[in-house]
Amino acid sequence: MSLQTDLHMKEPITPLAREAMLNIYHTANCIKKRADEFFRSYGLSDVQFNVMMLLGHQGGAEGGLSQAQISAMMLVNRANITALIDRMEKAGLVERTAAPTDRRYNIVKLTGYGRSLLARVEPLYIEEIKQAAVLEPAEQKQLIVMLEKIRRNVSERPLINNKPKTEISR
Amino acid sequence: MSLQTDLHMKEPITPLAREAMLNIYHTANCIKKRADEFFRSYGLSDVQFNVMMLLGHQGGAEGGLSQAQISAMMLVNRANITALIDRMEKAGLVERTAAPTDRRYNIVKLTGYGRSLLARVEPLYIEEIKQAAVLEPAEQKQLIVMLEKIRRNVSERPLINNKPKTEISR
DNA sequence: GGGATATAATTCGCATCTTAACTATATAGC
DNA sequence: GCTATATAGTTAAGATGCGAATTATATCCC
Repeated sequence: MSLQTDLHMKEPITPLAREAMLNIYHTANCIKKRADEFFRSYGLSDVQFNVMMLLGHQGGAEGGLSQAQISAMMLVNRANITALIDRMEKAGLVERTAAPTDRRYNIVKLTGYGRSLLARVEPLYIEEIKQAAVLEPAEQKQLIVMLEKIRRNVSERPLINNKPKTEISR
Repeated sequence: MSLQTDLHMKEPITPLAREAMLNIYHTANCIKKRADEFFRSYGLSDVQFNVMMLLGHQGGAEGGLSQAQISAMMLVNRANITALIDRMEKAGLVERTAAPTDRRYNIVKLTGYGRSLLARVEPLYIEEIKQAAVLEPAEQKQLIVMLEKIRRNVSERPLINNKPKTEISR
């Protein structure tokens, strides 16, 4: 389902449940667009900035993470990390170095430029997030609980009637 | 901001607010992946299916909509609609026909195949949505209210300190 | 030691999104 | 009628997402 999908259907398929689900998409999309706009003004993308925060805050003693670690921590497919780090390397934000012990790994580190840009942008981003928090703490807790409930259900329940074997012939 | 972003940061930047925001992304992403998996088993994408539902349910008397109408109703950029309808046309789901009155328009309609596939998949999708609704109706209402509150705030508040003019030099 | 297995990264093909520029067509106002 | 403006659709360039296949490297187990 798209993040921005049939919000204007005249005949909602199910009344409230569907509205709640679509609201999640719509809200996530609004927040995403907002963040895009923010980071874009610094020549970054949201994903790039999040990689930089990862590297900046928990890049280990030497400040580096493997692509697999980045992939796992950001829940982004490995295949995407390759191109993402390519672009960030080209932009001078990070650099790949060879791992000493295991030649399968790349160690990705922030460059000096990446570090200074992070130091400049992160406080503003934190301020953004703070101002975006319109909900009371109690509401926030409630929201988190509800979303986790939804997520657990979505993850654990098997797909219904999922038998693509017999396709409709054209 | 990615839908699947730094959920595992060891040092959350702001405690609860940030967690709530990230939860929205994460949940939306889970739901999206789930829907992707569902539609994929029928050779469709989520967006394609939503176009089919649009055309099937409110394609007007003759069952057709212009690309601009589809774009507006699905909140999808016009530029994306072109390629989307291209792919759906190639897959035999829809067809473009010329509008009689205004030669700028295409009228997009479901093909017979598209209509039959919709008739088959939609009930299963509705069942999916129903089962996905783990929240009580009262909770759903609450959730909707909170999400709308967040969305309004995100949309209306100006970006802070957004002055990209003076870039950090490398 | 050597073969089977697992992991890290890359590559490929494809879908989707954005913005911006472009073409063709309508329409409104002088 | 003619020019300015608006609208519909297309195209292009770039970022991101996915799954699947490939390559290089480690590791495990016999």
